[in-house]
Amino acid sequence: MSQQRHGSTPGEADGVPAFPDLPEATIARLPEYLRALHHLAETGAETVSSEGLAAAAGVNSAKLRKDLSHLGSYGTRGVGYDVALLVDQIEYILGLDKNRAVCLVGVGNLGHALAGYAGFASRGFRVVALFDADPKKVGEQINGLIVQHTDDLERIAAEESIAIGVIATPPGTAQAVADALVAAGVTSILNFAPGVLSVPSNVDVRKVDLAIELQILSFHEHRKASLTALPGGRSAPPASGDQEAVGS
Amino acid sequence: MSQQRHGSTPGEADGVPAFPDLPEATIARLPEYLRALHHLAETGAETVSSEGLAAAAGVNSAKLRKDLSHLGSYGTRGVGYDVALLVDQIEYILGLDKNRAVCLVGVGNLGHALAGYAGFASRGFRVVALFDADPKKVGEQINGLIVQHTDDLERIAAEESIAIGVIATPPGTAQAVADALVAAGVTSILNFAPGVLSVPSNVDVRKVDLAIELQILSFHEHRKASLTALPGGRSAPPASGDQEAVGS
DNA sequence: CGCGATTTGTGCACGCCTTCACAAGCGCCT
DNA sequence: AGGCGCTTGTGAAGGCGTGCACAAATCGCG
Repeated sequence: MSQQRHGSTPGEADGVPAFPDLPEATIARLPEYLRALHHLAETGAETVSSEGLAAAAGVNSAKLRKDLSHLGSYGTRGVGYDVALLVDQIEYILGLDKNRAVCLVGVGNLGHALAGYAGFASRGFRVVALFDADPKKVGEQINGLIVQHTDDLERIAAEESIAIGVIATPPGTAQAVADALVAAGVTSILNFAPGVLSVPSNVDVRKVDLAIELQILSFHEHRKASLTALPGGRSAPPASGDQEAVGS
Repeated sequence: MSQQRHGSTPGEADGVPAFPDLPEATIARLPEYLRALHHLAETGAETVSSEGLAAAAGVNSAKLRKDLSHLGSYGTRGVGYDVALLVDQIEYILGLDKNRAVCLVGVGNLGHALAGYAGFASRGFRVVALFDADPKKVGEQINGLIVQHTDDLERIAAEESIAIGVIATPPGTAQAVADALVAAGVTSILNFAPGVLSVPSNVDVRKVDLAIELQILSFHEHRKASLTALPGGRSAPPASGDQEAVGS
């Protein structure tokens, strides 16, 4: 089926973008739907039912339908959702059609890995600049990019109109880096350094702390151990295996 | 409420651990509180007010008080919380006093970084085994550990009584690794591979997808760009069409 | 010893999110 | 052409989390 001009979104040619007001919880799940859809598209599927897509994305089908309903009616009753159309739709909503430029600050262990992470390039992001404060690392070439000194961060990030910055520095320097990013016009920051960043209210910050994730798992380990040791604790495994994901 | 034994803490020798039933949202914040408390302890503070700790952890003070109230009354009205006591308390709840053993599967770019991540060791976790399916990587030494083949994962993980496994493999092999981990008795998995893992219901899975975080930020970028272009938008000079010319 | 300043712990209301259940719509088959 | 089965989209209900506002409790000081 060739794509028909179904509604009026990605093109934004009708003058009014009418950007939908999506719940945060929905936004956080859209990327997962998108990944599942790409996978389905590779297998040749043209349409998916909410049940099928929900299973592929690890969520409840009702939740998925409600999420998708927030972006408009892009499904066909009795049939399901057009995979290609939905991919376009979600990519447009997420702004992934812009192939956004990202810069990465801190080329240590983690930063090095992030610079080479294939998942970025394949999902709509281009890492266009690397920075580090260590003179020994400046000049090093990683994945085709040359590491530059953080002193030049503000100038270069502004020149390249970078909107998203990734911080992978030690905790001590994270705030200074964030300040420089903000000064350069960056309005979204992904922070891997432990600690709280203080930024203007128009800047979005998302934090990923690897140790925190482990600590949450540790809690559940502790809880499980306590329950099995307790008399009244439910220790018997329930019926059958179902994904047990803990919300982020 | 009527809980007033301040002295008895982690030891809990009176037979009934009485594991509190904490809300998930609270659990997810405890590690952040813990980090802030450690930082405060280093500066020599003996007590903290809920206001102070909340600021250090980046949350609302009322939320912090409610969170802490779930673990019991460990504050003193008019004074604040005893830093050392609270640290012990949270570490006990999170099960960090056990110094848990963790194994890491997949020593690619990201896995390499995780193996050397200092934040793990410093926060109650020991990486005790590394695995990879690539024969060229087996035998390599990273951070004092020798990479072993994933064929031996199940045996070794069971021998070492590993309870937490970290998956940093390509998406295609993640499910197989998860199955092996589960077979070895692992009951908590931290998954960095994109995709949904299917595991028994007694196994906890937490997922970290770096690209998803970027996509969420991308959405907010898209939204901000749309708002500035709209009539009701905020004060922003850039009126160029669809490209991002962010000028601050 | 009493009083005021300070800070915790919590009852309550509100809003968001999830889940259920079902009507509406669509395509296919007879 | 009509009916039947399937799937979406959504109204409503319930649960969870957040934040306010205040009573209870503790300390220090006159």
